[in-house]
Amino acid sequence: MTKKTPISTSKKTTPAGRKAKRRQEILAAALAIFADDGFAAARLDDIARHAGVAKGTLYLYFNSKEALFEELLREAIKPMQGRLARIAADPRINTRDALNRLFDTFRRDIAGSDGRLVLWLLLAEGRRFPKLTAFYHREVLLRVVPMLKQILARGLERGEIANTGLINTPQLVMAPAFMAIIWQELFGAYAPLELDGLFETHIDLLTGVKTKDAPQGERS
Amino acid sequence: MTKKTPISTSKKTTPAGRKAKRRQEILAAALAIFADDGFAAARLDDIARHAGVAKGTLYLYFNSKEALFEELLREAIKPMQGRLARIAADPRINTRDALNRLFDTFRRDIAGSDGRLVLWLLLAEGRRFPKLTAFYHREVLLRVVPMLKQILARGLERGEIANTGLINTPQLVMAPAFMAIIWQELFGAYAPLELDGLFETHIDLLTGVKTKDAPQGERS
Amino acid sequence: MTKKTPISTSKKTTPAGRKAKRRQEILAAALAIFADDGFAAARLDDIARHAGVAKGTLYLYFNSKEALFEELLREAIKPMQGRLARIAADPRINTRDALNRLFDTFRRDIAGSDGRLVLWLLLAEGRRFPKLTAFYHREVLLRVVPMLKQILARGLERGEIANTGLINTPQLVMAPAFMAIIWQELFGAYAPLELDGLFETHIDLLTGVKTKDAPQGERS
Amino acid sequence: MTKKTPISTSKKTTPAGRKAKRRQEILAAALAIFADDGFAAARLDDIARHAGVAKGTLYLYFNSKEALFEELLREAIKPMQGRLARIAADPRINTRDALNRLFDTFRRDIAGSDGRLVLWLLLAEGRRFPKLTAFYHREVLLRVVPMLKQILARGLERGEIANTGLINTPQLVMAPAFMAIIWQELFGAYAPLELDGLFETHIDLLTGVKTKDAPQGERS
DNA sequence: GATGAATGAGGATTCATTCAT
DNA sequence: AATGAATGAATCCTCATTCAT
Repeated sequence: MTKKTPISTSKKTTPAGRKAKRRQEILAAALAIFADDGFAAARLDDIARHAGVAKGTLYLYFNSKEALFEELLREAIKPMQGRLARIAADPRINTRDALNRLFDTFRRDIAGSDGRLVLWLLLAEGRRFPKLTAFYHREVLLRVVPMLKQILARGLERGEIANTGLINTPQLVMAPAFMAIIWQELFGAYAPLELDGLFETHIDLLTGVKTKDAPQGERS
Repeated sequence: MTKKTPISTSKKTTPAGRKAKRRQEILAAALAIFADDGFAAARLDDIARHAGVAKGTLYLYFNSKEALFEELLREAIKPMQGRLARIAADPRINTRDALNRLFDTFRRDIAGSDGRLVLWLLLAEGRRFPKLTAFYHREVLLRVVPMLKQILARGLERGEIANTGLINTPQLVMAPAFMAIIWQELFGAYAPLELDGLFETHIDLLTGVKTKDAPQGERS
Repeated sequence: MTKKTPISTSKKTTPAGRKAKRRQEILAAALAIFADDGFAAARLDDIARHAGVAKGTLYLYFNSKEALFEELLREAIKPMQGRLARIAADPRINTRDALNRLFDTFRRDIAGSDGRLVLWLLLAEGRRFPKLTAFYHREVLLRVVPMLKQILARGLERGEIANTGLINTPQLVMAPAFMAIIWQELFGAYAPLELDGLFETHIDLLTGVKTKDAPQGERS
Repeated sequence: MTKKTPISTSKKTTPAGRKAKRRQEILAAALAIFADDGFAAARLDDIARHAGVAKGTLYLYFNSKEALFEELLREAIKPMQGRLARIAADPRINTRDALNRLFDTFRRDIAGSDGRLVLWLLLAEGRRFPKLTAFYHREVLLRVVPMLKQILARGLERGEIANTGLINTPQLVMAPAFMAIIWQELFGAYAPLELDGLFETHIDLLTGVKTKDAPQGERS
């Protein structure tokens, strides 16, 4: 579409389309394997088999294991870029709703999808890929943190935020999300977190809502 | 200091003492290397050199790379066991002080020491060592979570806690600590967190303290 | 020969043929090295070099050193299977000729070829590979022993065998063959056995032939 | 007893006696372990533990693993030297009795004792220890072969031996003994040999005894 | 003499990367 | 473009040998 490949659209998708599709298949396979085994322990053999291609084929699309890993994490944030932007966009929305939408997005697009694996990989392996963390800092944090500050600032103006200190530590807003990812990956098997209640209470705390129903069931 | 060891009984430590000491040296070296490179990429050669012993010596103390890793993480929690217990112990202490002591301990004994690396290793590699996460769940979470609940319950009774929902999600109390570890490891180089303010604001939120000084400096 | 492959389809052997050929090259190299050094002392490095492949290539064909060894010994009996069967087949043949053919086969296909090394390896290393000795017991002994008994039984009927007790200890028929292998391998350098005379005398004893030429040359 | 160790028989054996005893314990342990695992796979650790000494102690008695192995096999023939000599000694004894005594000795002192392991080790490992096989050739074969020839020669004179060719291949006399060792070690678990009948029939063949009881039970 | 902790060379195995087809 | 056989460097682990106590 973007580039006219005039003659024969033929039996098959255009060659360019084929290539793009195969690249996605490889990336998807890589995500699954890397997330399972970690970068160092993952085998290109497994990724190739999982993607349904030969091992040598991987090198037609990526220069090295490391390049595959980095491009994987680099491309994975693309689908999320837009969504986050939209949350902060509407100034009419009240703080509680903005936070609700933020965490709903997190639950749907990250905790409940492949995004979980992407984030997990970044957490677990990022330290060994400084270029990657620099990239995420630049592309994600430098956009999300100001966005959070904007929400918080607006909330403070309207009296919808409990504490002025939050404006200096917007990371506190995201902390439960990070913890949720980690907790579920490490301890989910023994003591799964109940995310709905977690984020609801978190928003209550942030917005200064004082009371709730009495405590009922308990989990360890 | 605690016990006078008058004059020094012999020129050298006892053989048993030697062995125990060497074991600690190996564990310390292993922690440094594993934290730097991750389990899979760490080389026993490096650990041995870092510990000042020959490669074969490692196997006199640990059965395998995996065993070394697991025992490292198992033993690392020992020094923390006692400290946490003492925090919850005193019922006269008010909630704010209890939380302060909790996070002070975290800052001093974890974030500001080797405990940071231990926790980081558990986060980053735990998924591949289910026995280890089971161990931590049993030995740490099953003790810490009830302790948090006790602090929260006492706080609710006295009206020192902002929200009754917290009692069901005590993980929220710890979330900023987890996030702090991750953030510093991954993004500390670009945007270090200021932990004092972070935890102070967090405690304010938990205890429902409404206002603070106006925001001053800002960080990304 | 058996199937006309008209003109030659391609410049090179088929890939499948290549693989099969290489497998044989590796097995041949393995036989040479294992026989020289024994299983434990043989180095895969040497086998690879001897076969003209890289070390890693061995693992494309065999799962481990042990698997290579076992498959080597398993496949080595295949060419011998048929030959032995034919010896006992013809009932018109007299006992002396049957035994002559038996030991001729032994001299040609075992003592005077790679079969010697195979048998030697089985003798020297078999104890550490119970699955292998079980295999040889099943595939070789359970076929050869009955065959010997058949020859002996027929010989007894015709009065061509010296002693009825032989039918219960057919191993006696093969004993000189075992001894020959061992003697040549261990002491052949100092005192080589003369196999022709050995087996001739042995057959004389089995068939009850009483006299022979007077003794001539002697060996230790 | 053999050598007066005059002064202090004391509480302990003399230091020299202690050393000799310990040396024997080490050799016994070495025989057990080497026979089980083969030379290359045997571990000095195991031998030391089995002998009840520390690993370093082995080196106070033997210069190396190889030296231990060679001295083990060198010393093991000592107790057998005399026995064999006595068999051939008495010229009045008839051939059948001489052979009976020979094989009785074999059954008692080799097949049914540690001698079996010694012989087995020589067979299985001898090829890699040329000095050892040269030693056995010199010390054993060069004595036993002439002894056998003497028995055979005397037997032929008296008409007690079936075939004149035997005088040139005295190895035939020993062949069933070699085979018995090998068979029992490799296949004894599946199809044990019955040695009594084996040697009786063998002697019948050698001495030309024609008939025996009809065949009874059979074994594979 | 005896010990057993320490050494480090050696070898089996794995796997990212290359390349002929 | 795609394949997958081949490569060989890298690394865990073993164990004969040494040596300080």
